[in-house]
Amino acid sequence: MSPSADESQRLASVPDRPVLEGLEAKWDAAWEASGIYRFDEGRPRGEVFSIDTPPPTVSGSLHVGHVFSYTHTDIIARHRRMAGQAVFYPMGWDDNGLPTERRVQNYYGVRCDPSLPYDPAFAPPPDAGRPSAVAKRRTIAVSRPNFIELCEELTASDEQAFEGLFRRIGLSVDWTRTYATIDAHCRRVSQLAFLENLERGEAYQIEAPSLWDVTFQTAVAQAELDDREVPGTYHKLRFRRTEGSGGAAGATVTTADHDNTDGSGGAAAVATAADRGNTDGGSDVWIDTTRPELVPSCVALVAHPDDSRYKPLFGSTVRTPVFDVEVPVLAHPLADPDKGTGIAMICTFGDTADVTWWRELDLPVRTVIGRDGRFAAEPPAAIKSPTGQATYARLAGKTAAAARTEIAAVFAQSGDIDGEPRPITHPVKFFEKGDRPLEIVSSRQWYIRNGGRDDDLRQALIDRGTQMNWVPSYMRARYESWIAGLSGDWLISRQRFFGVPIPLWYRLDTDGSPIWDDPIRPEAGTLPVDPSADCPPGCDESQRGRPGGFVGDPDVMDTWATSSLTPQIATGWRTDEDLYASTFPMDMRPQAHDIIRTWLFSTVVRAHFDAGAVPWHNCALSGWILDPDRKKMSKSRGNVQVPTDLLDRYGADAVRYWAACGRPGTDTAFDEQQFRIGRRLAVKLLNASKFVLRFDELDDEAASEVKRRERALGTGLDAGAVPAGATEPLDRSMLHRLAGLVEEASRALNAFDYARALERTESFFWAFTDDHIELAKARAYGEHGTAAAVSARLSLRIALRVLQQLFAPFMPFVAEEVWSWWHTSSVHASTWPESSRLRAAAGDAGPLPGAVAAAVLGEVRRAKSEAKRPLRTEVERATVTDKAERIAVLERVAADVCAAGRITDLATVEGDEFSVQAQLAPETSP
RNA sequence: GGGCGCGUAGCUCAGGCGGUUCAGAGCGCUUCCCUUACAAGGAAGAGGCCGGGGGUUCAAGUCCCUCCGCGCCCACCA
Repeated sequence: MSPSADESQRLASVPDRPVLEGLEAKWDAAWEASGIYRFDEGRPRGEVFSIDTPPPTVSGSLHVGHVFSYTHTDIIARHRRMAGQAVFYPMGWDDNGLPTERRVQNYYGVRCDPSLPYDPAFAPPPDAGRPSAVAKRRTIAVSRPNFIELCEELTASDEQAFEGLFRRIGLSVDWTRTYATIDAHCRRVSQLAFLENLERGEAYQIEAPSLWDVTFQTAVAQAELDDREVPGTYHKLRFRRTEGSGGAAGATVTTADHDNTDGSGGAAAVATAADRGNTDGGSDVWIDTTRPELVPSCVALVAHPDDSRYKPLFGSTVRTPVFDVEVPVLAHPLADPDKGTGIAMICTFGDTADVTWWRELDLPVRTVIGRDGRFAAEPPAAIKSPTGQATYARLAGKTAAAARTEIAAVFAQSGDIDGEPRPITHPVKFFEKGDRPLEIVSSRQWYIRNGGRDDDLRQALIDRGTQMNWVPSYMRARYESWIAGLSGDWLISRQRFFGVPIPLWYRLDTDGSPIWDDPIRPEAGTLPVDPSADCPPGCDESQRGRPGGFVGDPDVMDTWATSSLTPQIATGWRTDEDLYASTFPMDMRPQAHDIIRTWLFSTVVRAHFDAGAVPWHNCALSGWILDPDRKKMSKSRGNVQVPTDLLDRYGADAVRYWAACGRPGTDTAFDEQQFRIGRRLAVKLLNASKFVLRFDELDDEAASEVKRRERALGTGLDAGAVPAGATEPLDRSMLHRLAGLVEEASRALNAFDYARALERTESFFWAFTDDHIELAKARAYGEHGTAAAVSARLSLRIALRVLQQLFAPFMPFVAEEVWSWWHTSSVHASTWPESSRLRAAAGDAGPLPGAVAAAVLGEVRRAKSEAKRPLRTEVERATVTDKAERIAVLERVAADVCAAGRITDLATVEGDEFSVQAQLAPETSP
């Protein structure tokens, strides 16, 4: 505890007026210089605590939500470090993918045109970064390599700013260990993991209908879907029954491009009695649809197998309105009798239900909407009638929305629509980053298996969830419900530019068509590769795109396909086996609860495949920041708080305090009042520390005795030595309660409940300053003799030391500052306090002496307060009534109570009800 | 439609396994005080049928059921 004589030369003296200003820069620099947050690679796995830090998306700026959740992780990291573990705490930047592309497009006013050649002389436009100027001119088309250069340039400067902010809030990250999801290391890990998935059959490509964003013109994954309630319109459309069809059981269904009969069709009963209402006297079938423009892609109608209204029609055919295509009426349990008219048209493809029906009923494809979201120029081959073809021509080239308006008019004119379209509100699938509804188009894509099509794998992944500790525990339900609802494998290929390329090439046949089934893989050791620029083994650039040559896979992987590997990326998987062995599976994954279905789940999938293990033992979910109106704070809402502004006004420790008050997993309202409270706490720690440590400077017998004892103690808190110093009941009682605090705070932190640890520490601290210090103050000044003063000062110093340590994970700057006044090494490298030593120091003292003394002092203060007299008012006589046991205790701390309360004469009376009668000294006229 | 979470002082929230820190904290509000660490402080005070209703128990914010309100997750949404 006490420095040796020569060390004391270097100790900062206790300032007369300590302030918080300047502490952040001072200590950030000191920590950087000393490298105290560097990971100690030599430590065995059991002594390591490794953290899978979330790489923030580098697409703009950090907001208070980041400060909030990253602080939570840092608190845990700092506690583990003090508890003796080697903390592995890297930082990553998620800079690949669509968010960066969008930011680059807007920032520079450019768009990527992959057909352009690289322009080595290209310079960013001069108006870059000025949105108003950029918006006024046309976007500049740039080549893919130039575009990627712009992405790299912008993310590099963003990342610097991010690191600056994270340092400012005191994250004890090992800044020598950073990665960016687009850097060579991440691309290599990402491609290698993909190739290993491919090798083991966990990755595959297939041509299939998939969710497609028409704005960004890329496939998207189920995990990136948002349901949004949007207005729509029900159109009730007429499908005419085919003559001679369905009138007899077992009618054969034939269409031009479809030769399957569905399983239930043959069982269709005679369609007469039952087909009332909706089938309009046996000749028409009416369906409700919100997407009438998809009628040209209609391939069937479908109703529930048990629906008596439509049973007679199963196996028959109907003709689509205007387009006049014959389609079968089929049965499928997915059809809901209560929706619309109870019978639906199946289009290729209007929604995911269409895909299910299409697949399970083995229906043909009649595509109308292309990758650009517009109707294709040519109608499906099934549309043969001149009217149908002419009508389609009116839709060609239109967006879905425009085509809908157009076709509604056509149906109205032809009399195939019943009544007015009825407006409804219904949920529609959107890409979470998009603002136009998703379409479903068929395309060739890469997938990684995730249990969506495999019940054994699904169960295995759910089981992985039970092998991890969830904080808070109920969050696991979200993980499980997500997996249970998976409807397909994980689509990882994206038709975008700034991402990790799919590391494959395809041979071209003699016609120049790719041979998809047998991709060419890169040689080990050449990763990362860019198939659009690099050549496959044994080939040269002249063969690219030529018949008999090769072509590179044009796609990149989705950003989650790389960020699902953050544990592997950070821990040296396949690159540093020693590091990997000492840090993987990791100990902790902190993250927000809204990305359980994406980041958390996909990480579990990858670790399950490449390690056969969970990626980490603990997942700590943090909540969101809500604005005062309880809305989620997000950039799109325009209600974000800029962290630098808050840091300027309140300081990092105060901001961290606010963050630490948010319970794990709980959304927290942004409350500026909390920053003030945090700041006040930090100031109080400065002042209390100053008060306690200043006794050291007194030139009296007690001071030298305290010094002598501490020198003898060495590290300061050895059991057996301290009790000899802390002799007074009040002091020992305080140490007793302090021991309880240490136990509680340690327990809470070990369970990731930083908020409880802080609350208890803070609560103890205020009681310590309000009551204990006040009670012990006079004695500490030596008013009751040297021995009593030594006890007071020594126990104050013991408590202060522990409190500074308990606060260190939460308020690292002010804790380091006050620690530095009497230590030469960092509080963050000190050893987390142990309650056993404090208990030994407390001896047989229980909580009672402190509690009784504080209760009496409180009553005396109240008497003065109610009499509207200053607290320094003398009490001529105080009479305390209390139970015998407490009276006995009070008598042992009477001197302290009298001094703190300025009580001249303290009398005691035994009684059941606690009360204090205080007779104040008469007011003296000024 | 299924699931999860939450409803405790005006506000923001604590209240691990039911019983003397269970009715709490901070803010806000009221009053007082420049007290030898702290006036960008400090001391004290008022304020709540712990969402409603049942039940289990000697005893229920604390367990069970139910209802009401709010939030979130999931869902094939014609």
